[in-house]
Amino acid sequence: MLQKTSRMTLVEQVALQMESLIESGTWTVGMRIPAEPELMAELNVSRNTLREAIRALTHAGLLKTKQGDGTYVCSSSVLGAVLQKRILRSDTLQTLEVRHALEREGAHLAAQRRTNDELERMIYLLENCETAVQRGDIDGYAMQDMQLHQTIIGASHNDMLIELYEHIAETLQDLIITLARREIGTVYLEIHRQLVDAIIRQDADSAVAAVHRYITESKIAVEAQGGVEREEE
Amino acid sequence: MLQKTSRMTLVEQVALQMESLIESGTWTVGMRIPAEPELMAELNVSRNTLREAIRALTHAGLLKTKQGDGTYVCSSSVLGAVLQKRILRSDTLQTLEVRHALEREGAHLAAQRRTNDELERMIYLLENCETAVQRGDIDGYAMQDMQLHQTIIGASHNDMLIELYEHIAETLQDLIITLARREIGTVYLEIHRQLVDAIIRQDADSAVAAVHRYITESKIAVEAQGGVEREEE
DNA sequence: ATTAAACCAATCATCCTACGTTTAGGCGTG
DNA sequence: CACGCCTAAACGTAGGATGATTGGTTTAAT
Repeated sequence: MLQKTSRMTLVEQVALQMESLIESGTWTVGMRIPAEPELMAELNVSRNTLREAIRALTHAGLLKTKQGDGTYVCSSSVLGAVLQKRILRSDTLQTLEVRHALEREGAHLAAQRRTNDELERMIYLLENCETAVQRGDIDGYAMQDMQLHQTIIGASHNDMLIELYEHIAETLQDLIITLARREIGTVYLEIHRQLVDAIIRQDADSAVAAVHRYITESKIAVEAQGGVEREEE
Repeated sequence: MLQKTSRMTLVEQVALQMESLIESGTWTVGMRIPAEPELMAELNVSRNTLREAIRALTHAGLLKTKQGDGTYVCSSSVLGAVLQKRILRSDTLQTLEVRHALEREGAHLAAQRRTNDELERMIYLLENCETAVQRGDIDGYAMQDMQLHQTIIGASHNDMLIELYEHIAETLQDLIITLARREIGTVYLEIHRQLVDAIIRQDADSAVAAVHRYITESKIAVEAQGGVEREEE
C-alpha cells in the first residue's frame, strides 16, 4: 500500500533535470549548455554538486565536456548512447542479425497496425525507389530505401521496437547505406513491392515472408562479397 | 591514417577502471566496494575526482550509495540497467513484442548454429517440462520453460541478441513466470517439441514457424485474459 | 532477560577555496 | 593571408570543512 520513500540527493535532482532538458529537446544535440558558474547560480548548488551531475550525464553519453570551451549535448537518448557503445564493441554481423529480428517483427506489426497516412508514405517512398533505380541513382535509392524501412518500422506503433531499431540504424548508418547501395537491382525492388503490398492488404504472414526473402538475399549478397567490412571513419 | 588523440581525464580513467572491476566480476553484484578514503589512497586521486567517477557509475545503474554505510554494486551491465529503466517506462505488451522478435531470430539462428551440447541440454530441459506437466507442477514447469528458452537463444551464438534477450527476461522475470504458468497445457508442450525437433534437424524455417505458433498461442491466451497486468511489487 | 533509547564511529553529501590546464578568439606582425 | 602571442573563459583537480545518515554497540528501563 504505502510506497517506500526515498530521499533524492541534490546531484540526482540536478542530473534528472538536465536529462529532462535534453530529452525534451530544450537542450538540443550540438548545443552548448550554460557554463558552470551560470548553472550553479540557476540551480543554487555548489560547483561540486553540479559537476557530479554533469559527469554522470557525460559518462552516460548525453554530454561532452571540452575544457576551455564548454559542455555540449551530444546525444538525446541514454539508451541510444549505450547501444552505440555496445554495437561498436560487437561483431557487425551480429548487430545486423538483431536488426533483422526487429525488421521481421516490425513488418508483422505494421501489417496489423498501419494507418492510411503511413500507407501513402510507403507507396510514395516505394515509387521514389523505383524512380531512383530507373535513373541509376545509387545514393538516391539508398536514402529512399532507408526511409521506407523506417516508415515500415514506425507503422508497428511499438515505441520500444522503433527506438531499438533507430538507434541501431544510426550507429551503423554508413554501413547500412553501403548495403542499400548493393540492393539497387530489380530483385530487391520486387521484394519491396511485395512487402508494401502485404502491408496494404494487412497480410502479416506475407509481410514477414517478404522481409525474410529480403534478408536472405542480403545475406547471400554479403557473403558473396566476402563479409561485411566496416566503413573507414 | 593517423588517429585523433584524446586525453582521458582522471575521472574517466577511474570510472572505466571501476566499471571493468564490475563487468569482470571482481566486484560482484551485492558487494560493498571499498570506502572513499581507501579508494582515494589506492587510486592516488582527490576525493572529488573519485566521487565524480562513483557518481557516473551510480547514475548508470551499476552502483548504489548508502550514506553512513557504503557503496554497493547493484548491476554488472550498463546496458542491462538502462534497458531495465526503459522497460519499466514502457507498455509491457510492447516489450513482449520485442522479446518475440528476438525469440524468432534466436530460433532461426539456433537451428543453424546449435552444438551437440546445446542439443542435449534442450532435450533434457524438454523432458523436464514434460515431467512437470505430468506432475501438475506449475512452478517447476515455468522454471524449466524459461531455461529452455534461454538455451535456445544461447544456441544462436549471437552475443548481442543473447544480451538483449536476457536483460528483458531479467526485468520482466515475474511476469514471464506468470505467463509460463499459463502455458502448462499440452498444446504448448507440443509446440516446444516441434521447436526442439526443428533445431535438431537444423530446419530454420520450421523452428521459426514453431516459435510463431507459440507466440500466437500466447497472444491469444493473454488477450483472452483481458491483457497483461504487471505483477505487484 | 528483553526491549527500547541513546550514543558513536564510519561513511557519504554538500559546500568552499585554490591552482592548473586547455581552448577559442582577438590582435598584432610579417 | 598566415602565423604567433596573449587573454579570458571554462573545465579539471586538489584539499579543507561541516552536515546528514546509517549500522552497530552500549546503556537504561521494565
